[in-house]
Amino acid sequence: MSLPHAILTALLEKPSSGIELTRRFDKSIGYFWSATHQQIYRELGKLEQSGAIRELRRQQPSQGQKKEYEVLPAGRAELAAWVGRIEDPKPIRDALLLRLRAAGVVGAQGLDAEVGRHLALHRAQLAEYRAIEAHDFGPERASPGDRVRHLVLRGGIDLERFWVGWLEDAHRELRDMAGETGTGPEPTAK
Amino acid sequence: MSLPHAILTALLEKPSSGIELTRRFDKSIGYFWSATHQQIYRELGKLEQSGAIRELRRQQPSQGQKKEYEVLPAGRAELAAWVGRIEDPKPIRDALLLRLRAAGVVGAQGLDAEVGRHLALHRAQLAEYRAIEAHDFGPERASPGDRVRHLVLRGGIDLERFWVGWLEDAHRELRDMAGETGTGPEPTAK
DNA sequence: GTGATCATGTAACAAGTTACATGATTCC
DNA sequence: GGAATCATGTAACTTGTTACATGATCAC
Repeated sequence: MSLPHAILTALLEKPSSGIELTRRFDKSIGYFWSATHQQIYRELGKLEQSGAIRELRRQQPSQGQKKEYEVLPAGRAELAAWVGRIEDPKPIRDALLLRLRAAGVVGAQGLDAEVGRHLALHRAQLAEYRAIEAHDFGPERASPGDRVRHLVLRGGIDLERFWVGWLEDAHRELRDMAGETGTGPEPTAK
Repeated sequence: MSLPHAILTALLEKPSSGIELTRRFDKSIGYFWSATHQQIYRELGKLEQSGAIRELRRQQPSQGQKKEYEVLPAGRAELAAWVGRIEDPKPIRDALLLRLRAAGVVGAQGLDAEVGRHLALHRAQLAEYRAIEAHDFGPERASPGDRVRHLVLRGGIDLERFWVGWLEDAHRELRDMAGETGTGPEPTAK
């Protein structure tokens, strides 16, 4: 139940068309909630039908076939209610941790390369976040909205720092093991 | 495409029935890949049909209606191939970070309580992981399999440490802001 | 023997993914 | 005016969730 709220947030920040939302979901909002354009169009339809958003008529009507949407009071109210709603954290679902666990049973063949690849990706993401931080947030006392936005960004940064740290550890360990014992499976008990 | 591999891993660690797998997915494997019993039964059916697992006939046939499964060579081969497969990390999808971002637009009413609640849950999870670590892993030189299992656990620990740290930060910041300026929405630009 | 629970399963739905279709506009 | 692309959308499928159904076994 988070996609509609992600869209409402994005539309409150700036009224947009489906394609513009899609682009913004490739960065910014999408750092924490990704979505494809098909999901977005489907959800825009539902939100419009439920009265949370409406199509915005622009000044120049010759603007191609773009349909811009804006949030209605009902949509804003729903979003505000959702912010404080009691909702348990979803259990983690991470395929790489799972793959490592599988490696403990069937051997780590090929995993160190994958771990290295993921490490590079997370390092790049971390660098991107840090660049945004340096650009958008200074040391001065900021408005509440800015402080919240900075807090969200720090969440992203710390999460990537976790990944980079752990993946470095994993990479080292896997290389060690490959050197010592080969990457074959554990001797089975039976 | 991870659930079947999670099940294969669990079955290699120990042949089990559907209900036993379900229980193990509430801890252990489930720390990184959760699943309900309906998903598990559905997937067991598919895996059996594709020849990756088969029903295991037990010694005492009077064991109620439990059906235990074991992994066949094809299943083990598929799992080993998956471990080293190239597969990009899924973009993060976290509702709490998203809610905080929404709070930057419509106000943080009620969010500090939610953040406090999540903080407690993550602290509990961290404590649970640490207890497992203290119980299962000593300082001595371990077998490759144990080292991999410890690495996975450290991943879980570090991830929870990230959450606890960031949530403490967020909780402090939200309390500050509530004291200073109220929790209402940002003054809108328009 | 009956009520609780255990174990397996079905059905219906919601959310997310992948592939493709269609009309409009822009570039040359 | 034909090709490239932009923007919206459909269709089919997979994965995950919620609610319920069924038979077996256990406790008393």
